[in-house]
Amino acid sequence: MADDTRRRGHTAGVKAVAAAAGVSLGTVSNVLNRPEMVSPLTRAKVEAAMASLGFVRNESARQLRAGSSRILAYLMLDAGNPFFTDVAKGVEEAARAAGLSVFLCNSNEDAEREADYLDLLEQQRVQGVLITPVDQHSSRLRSLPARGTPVVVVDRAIDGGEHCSVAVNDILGGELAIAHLLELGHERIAYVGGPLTIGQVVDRRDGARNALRKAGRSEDDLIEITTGALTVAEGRGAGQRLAGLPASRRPTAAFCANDLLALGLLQQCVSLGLRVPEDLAIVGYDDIEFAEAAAVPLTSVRQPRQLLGRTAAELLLDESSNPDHEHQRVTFTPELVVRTSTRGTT
Amino acid sequence: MADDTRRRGHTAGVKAVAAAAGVSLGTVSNVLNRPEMVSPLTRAKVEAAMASLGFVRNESARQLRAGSSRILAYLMLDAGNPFFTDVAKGVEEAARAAGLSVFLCNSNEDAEREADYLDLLEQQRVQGVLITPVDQHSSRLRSLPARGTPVVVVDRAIDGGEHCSVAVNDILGGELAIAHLLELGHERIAYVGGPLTIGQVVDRRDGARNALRKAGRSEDDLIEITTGALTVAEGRGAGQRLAGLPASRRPTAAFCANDLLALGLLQQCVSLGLRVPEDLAIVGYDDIEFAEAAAVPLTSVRQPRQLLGRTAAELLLDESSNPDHEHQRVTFTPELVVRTSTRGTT
DNA sequence: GCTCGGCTCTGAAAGGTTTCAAAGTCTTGG
DNA sequence: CCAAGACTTTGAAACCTTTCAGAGCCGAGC
Repeated sequence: MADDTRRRGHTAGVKAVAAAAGVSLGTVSNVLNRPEMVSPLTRAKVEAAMASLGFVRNESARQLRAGSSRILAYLMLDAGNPFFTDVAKGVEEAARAAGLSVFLCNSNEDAEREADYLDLLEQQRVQGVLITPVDQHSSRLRSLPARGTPVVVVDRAIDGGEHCSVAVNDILGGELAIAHLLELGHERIAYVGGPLTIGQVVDRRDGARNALRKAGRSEDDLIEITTGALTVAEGRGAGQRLAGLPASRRPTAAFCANDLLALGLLQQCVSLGLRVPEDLAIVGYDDIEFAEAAAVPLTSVRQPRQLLGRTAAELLLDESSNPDHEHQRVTFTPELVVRTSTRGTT
Repeated sequence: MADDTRRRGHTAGVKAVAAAAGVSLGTVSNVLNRPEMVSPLTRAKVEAAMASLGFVRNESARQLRAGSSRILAYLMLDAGNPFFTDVAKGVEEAARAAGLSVFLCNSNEDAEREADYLDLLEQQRVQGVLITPVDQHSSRLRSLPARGTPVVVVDRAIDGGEHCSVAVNDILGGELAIAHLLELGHERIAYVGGPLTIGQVVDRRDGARNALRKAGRSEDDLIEITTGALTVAEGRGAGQRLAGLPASRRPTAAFCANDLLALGLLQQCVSLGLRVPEDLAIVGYDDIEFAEAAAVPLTSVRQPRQLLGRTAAELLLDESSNPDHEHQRVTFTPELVVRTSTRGTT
């Protein structure tokens, strides 16, 4: 009995609606896609039929025939990192303004998952893909655009690819952070970040090295603590390692590749009895909302998060609508926000 | 010239692959879907043709014909809230184990966006929808399952619907929080949360009232501060309001509907010179990772986040694969985690 | 040598929508 | 009263894949 009601496929299609409304298939389709060219009376009849049959357009069929998707995807590096959800907000804002919807995917810093999602999205024939890549050398970053799925790389500048990118100058960001620490008189400075497959981690480190060099010091002076991911948990682990060092060899300042690491580091250090910033000054990166609310408000390098997302989405939209679109590389400038974790309360 | 290369639609289809490999359409399809029933030699030929033509399966066509989607969606209340991204991780874990992919959508506490996404997902004919609803009375929560798209409600228990739900006992959670504050001797207690359209906000408040009643007090003693959303920014706003009150009328404790509010409240109060917990004790809800790392480590009501997501996904999978699936209402129990924001450092 | 089974492969049909050229209807002006 | 033109509506073809009944082929058993 109700067995039939519960199963899929019993949903009415365009054909059933046409029959119920006493019009042809084409007319129903017109009501759906070009309502202005259907007489008000007919339209009302069709709409009534749709409502009473509970018609739901089959998007697969629409897309197959029409050849275009109304969806855009953002493949995030880490959905648990507020930085990326803020970027996603910017993406969504721009997409909505253009009448598109956004699907979010989370690679979770796993290259295999990233590859799986890229394949899936290409098969889905989405309008375009925004991505903050784990693996910026993935062949898919070239093959998707080559086959017709526009790709925009977010928060990363990748040269030569068949795509636009929107980034913040991470090298400069690293320089700002270290310059600030040097100015405060720190001698032994650590860089906490990893894995090195992630572009941001490398660029920020290189920026840090630059700053040391510019200050007349060897870039090898940077004490590198490599983590397995950019998470709070890994930050705690790094804290454990740092706090375990004898005070004479322990760095007096740490620059973290992102705020999650910094927050974890901070938390662990405090709970192990180190004072921040007296025993250890900490600089984070991203300036997420929680950085300011931390146990010791965190000095951090701020990036224009929503703007990043919005700009990326706009480039993507241009690429898929503008026939003579040119690939661009937009770069924003980061800004150092100084708080207690380096400056102290003075 | 290259104009042709850049446009969509030039991707090779099953037909082209069949021609290139010198086999029929059916065989190519078999290689794709039942490789074991194709001879190794033929399979190799077909795979070579696919690789050289850069064949990408058209998922719309597949889905249209096969009638099934390999995708499952989680429509989140707020992607910027780490609580929900943790739930999403649980969802993804379970989905991946079953060979499905997850698309994340963010309603951002906006009922209209929620409705739009539900329509979109239904049109996409996804395998099923997991949702933490803004509007738990949305007609779509009934119509989707009625038409064949399974729905599971996450972090909310909704009665009588045509769907499963997985929730944490929010009433109990509210009771735990207030009982704790009463035990510490607080008299004037505020509840910070809103809007009241969100189920969790109401349940947690009702739990708070229960606790007051059980302690022999009037439930009207609860000072309600209604916010427009469950965000850090709104929490700051609430802090502003609270701190503005004369000390004699100001509550001595605040229970917030979630940790974001609590963190915002905490941050604002501290920066306005109130001491936590001496002047104002604060209890949050969710126990997100940042609660522990806050300026004053936050007492909070912990929920089993990943488990929630995993269980929800499993129920959904059961619903779409098991013919005699029964709708269930799973409820987990929350747990109070006491930290400095109420207990002090003693 | 013939039949039977098992293994591969084939090709037409189907799935729900959009498109588009053509047909139909109505109004207006001569 | 007719022709032209504007506005609506029609229905077959196309989109790309999967499915499935059946054809072809080969070796085994009698």
